Amino acid sequence: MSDHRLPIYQRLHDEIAANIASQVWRPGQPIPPESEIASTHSIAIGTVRKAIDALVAEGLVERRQGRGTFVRRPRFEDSLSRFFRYALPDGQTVPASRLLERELVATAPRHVTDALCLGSGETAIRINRLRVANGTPFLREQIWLPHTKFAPLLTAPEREIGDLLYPAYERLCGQLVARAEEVITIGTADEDDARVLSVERGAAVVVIDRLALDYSGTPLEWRRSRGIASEFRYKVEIY
Amino acid sequence: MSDHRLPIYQRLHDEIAANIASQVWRPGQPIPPESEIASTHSIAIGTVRKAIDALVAEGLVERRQGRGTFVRRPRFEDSLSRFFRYALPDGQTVPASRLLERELVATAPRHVTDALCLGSGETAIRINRLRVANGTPFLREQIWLPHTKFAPLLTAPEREIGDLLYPAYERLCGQLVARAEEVITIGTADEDDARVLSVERGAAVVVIDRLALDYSGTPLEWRRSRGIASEFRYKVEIY
DNA sequence: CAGTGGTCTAGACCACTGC
DNA sequence: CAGTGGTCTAGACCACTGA
Repeated sequence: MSDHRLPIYQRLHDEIAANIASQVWRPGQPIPPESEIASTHSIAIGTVRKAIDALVAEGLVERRQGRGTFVRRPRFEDSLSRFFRYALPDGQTVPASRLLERELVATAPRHVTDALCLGSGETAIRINRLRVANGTPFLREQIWLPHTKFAPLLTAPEREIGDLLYPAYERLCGQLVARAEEVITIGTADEDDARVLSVERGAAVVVIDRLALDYSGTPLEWRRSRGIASEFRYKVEIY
Repeated sequence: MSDHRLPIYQRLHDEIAANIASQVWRPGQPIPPESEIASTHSIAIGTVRKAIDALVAEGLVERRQGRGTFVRRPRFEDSLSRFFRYALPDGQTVPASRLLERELVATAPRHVTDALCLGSGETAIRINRLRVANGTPFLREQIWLPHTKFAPLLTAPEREIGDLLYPAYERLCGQLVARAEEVITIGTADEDDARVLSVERGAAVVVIDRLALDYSGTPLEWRRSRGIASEFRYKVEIY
């Protein structure tokens, strides 16, 4: 397992992280108390705290004084729409989603199979989806999933999926998205963009490519979102 | 000073941060050893370490085993051009800068005086600047500074300023940029953009508004940068 | 070599939560 | 009330750095 030339707190950190990654300890549930971990591992409680400190900093667990330490439930479904002004008026308007298409695809495009590490011949699910705020579509999403892990999503009735996909992944397929990488670029509207988003053909659109991964770093989902550039707004803090 | 209902490590953290903010301890210099801080404050070394741990996490100081703990020199001058593909070909090409204009302005626009917290009647320096990579201009920058703090920048010969502004701020004006906030939006090229950046009028441009602050949170610089949208590329990690 | 930060221990007491 | 995490102590020994 973990190289035992590493410090104790590192090894403990990795051990706990592995338990979360493998869903032995599930989101929302408490991990064992610090005192218990210390005694079962025969280490000092200060060492346990250092391991947990790191997990807190990484956002894997959450401390609640007097109650315990709990596995965190990742909550970043709206990180995409957070880029857009539409979604932000005090967060009051919850952006809705409209599923347009769900298809089984025998041979996904090269960039998708690469991103998802699909073997040749492995089938994929493609979902086309529209994000809507205040009745106005502002984001087109194309989502690719490995069929093997997400088969239930093809057949589930639309209302069981709901507005947010990641909770649906967990509920219907047992797949947990832990983190994601996004690349933002700017392109121009094609015919479909123009029609669906109500902009002129050739107008600027923001293109956001996202790769979502589970706790162990295995890619779960690749999606490309296209949104109205004039509504795009992103804030960064630099240190 | 610091509320003494706060934990000791918090108060110590604030005290050290204040020493850095006021430049009592300057970038690149070591802070006192942990053992010394512990004895002069009559607290345990573990408590000192906890305070310093937080400062490390915030990026204010840097530990070097066997040597000491040092005030960090902020290094994010190139965070802007990092958004653009031009600047990235293996980081080999150092993007150059060309100063176009330096002017004293009696009444800066409202959004500038607001951002920089300038009193009415306070003068400001406006700098127009061009970022160039491989001989091609890719970013127009307009920079606003409070005259009181940055007067030397108006008269300094251009070669003393160099390609990077923040080191020049420190060298010539004693002002240290500690962090910045940026808002990225997308607009269209006006006549000047079109001419200088060699794009069509009306083409998409990325607009990056940045407010740079010193350690104590006082605004030092406001700048608006306009770049070619098709060259824009930004990567985010979400947890 | 002396001096620094890095790891670890084995306690203590406090503050908070839920029963 | 018992049980949890939060703060703090006073040591120990190790690993690394530079003179």
